[in-house]
Amino acid sequence: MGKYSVLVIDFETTGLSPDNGDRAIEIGAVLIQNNHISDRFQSLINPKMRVSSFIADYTGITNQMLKKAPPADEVMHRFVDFMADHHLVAHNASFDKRFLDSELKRIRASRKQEFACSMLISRRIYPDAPSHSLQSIIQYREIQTNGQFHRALADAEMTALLWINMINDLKATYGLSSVPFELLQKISRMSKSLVPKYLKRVVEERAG
DNA sequence: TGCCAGGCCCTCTTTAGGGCCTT
Repeated sequence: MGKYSVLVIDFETTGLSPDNGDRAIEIGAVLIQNNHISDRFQSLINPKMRVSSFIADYTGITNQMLKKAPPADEVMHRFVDFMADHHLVAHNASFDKRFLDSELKRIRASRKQEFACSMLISRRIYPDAPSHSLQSIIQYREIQTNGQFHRALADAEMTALLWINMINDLKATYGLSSVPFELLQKISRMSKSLVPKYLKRVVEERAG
């Protein structure tokens, strides 16, 4: 695994909580290598339960579409191979982490690598943005979209472009030559006011 | 029938409450 490979993932689900019985209905993932998108994964997932009209309206994914979709165990086994040991990223990662771990547990698999959250990072490096929802922050940074949101691959792709954009902005603002996953993960756990000082110190330490 | 998430973050804070995010 390269130091700079990151897998951005996104789930569409039947609801907000796997602990309350909610299931994944679509998974999308985009691989970033050397700061560019290099591979993609997408599949609908048959949750073996009906989705509410709210979810059908929100995602555009209907019960009819899901009836023909492959079951979760089949999709998740394929995804485990794709996921390999890449670092993981998601927008509001605590949500996707819960569903990933829940679906992995059902196939007796587990995740070894860590997550970073693009929303927590964007709150720190774009503190003046009016909102840090994925759609808002994409518009705020004027990132090109195809207009599709709330589908797994489209949202994973938008999150990947946001991730690349944040790295490029940090390089431009602080003169950093590289911005590895671990640095962004550390920023995401840091108090907002400490981030600029910390990044300046990183630049100084790298200069030796 | 009745239940209905969870983590982060700010503030009128820590003996708490509520908005933001994700579907």
